[in-house]
Amino acid sequence: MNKYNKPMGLAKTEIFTDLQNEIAVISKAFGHPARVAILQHLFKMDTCVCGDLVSEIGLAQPTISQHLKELKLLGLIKGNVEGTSVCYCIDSENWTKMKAIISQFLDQDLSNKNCC
Amino acid sequence: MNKYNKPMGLAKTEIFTDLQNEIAVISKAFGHPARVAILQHLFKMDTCVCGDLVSEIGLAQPTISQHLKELKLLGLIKGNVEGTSVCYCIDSENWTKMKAIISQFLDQDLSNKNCC
DNA sequence: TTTGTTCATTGTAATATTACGATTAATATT
DNA sequence: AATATTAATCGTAATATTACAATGAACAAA
Repeated sequence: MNKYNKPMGLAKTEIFTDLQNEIAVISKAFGHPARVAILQHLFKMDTCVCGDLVSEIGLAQPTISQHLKELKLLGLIKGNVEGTSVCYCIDSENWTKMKAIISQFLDQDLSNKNCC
Repeated sequence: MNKYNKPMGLAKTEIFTDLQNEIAVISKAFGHPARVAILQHLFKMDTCVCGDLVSEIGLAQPTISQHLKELKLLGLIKGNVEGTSVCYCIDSENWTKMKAIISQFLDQDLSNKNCC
């Protein structure tokens, strides 16, 4: 810490509403093309993808693993161990919930907003 | 640079599609609660907001200015100089475009995705 | 002309994020 | 048991992001 009430590199989440923080956290998960690519791939596949994400996307295995961890922590995907490999897929229920939160934010009324 | 083909702290955007990168860039703009709060405030106001964002949100003026710059650079908001103050508002046209891009990503088909 | 107001810019401190090599853990396979 | 496979974790290097004080630029008002 330092002379500031909060360290400089850290977002001041406590001054915002829960909804504002929630929108930010979800959006941040979509804020890297690798995670977008992972999610798109999981949607494209009819079955679960068991670890071919590394060859599919083109980043090193630890990097993909790190991105998967973030998505799993947030709840957007689920991962099941199957022998030596792990089966990942979209968490439909949570995806729907988070989609609702983001959609509500995106769908704000645009009438009378062309004033500049 | 270093022994890696790309410096470590930098996203490898060139291995992803334009759409994937676009989704990531837009999402990243929503990835901080201050920017969410700014956008919500601009939506809430019927008229343009002329600089009361600092007192409204509770971050220092340079910090708000920095966030506004990012949103303006991306095209989500417009800023018009009016005397000594600056008038900000949502860029309706761009907002609609970006909403379509994100919505398409969020609206992917969820049927047969509960395999784990 | 001086003073005040408003906002952008610069500089800087600190944490966050991204990426990958090396290693570990767990399970299959031989 | 020994080996191979798969994915997580650890450690580390580098850039990105966040926040704010100090300053500057533009304009209004006195």
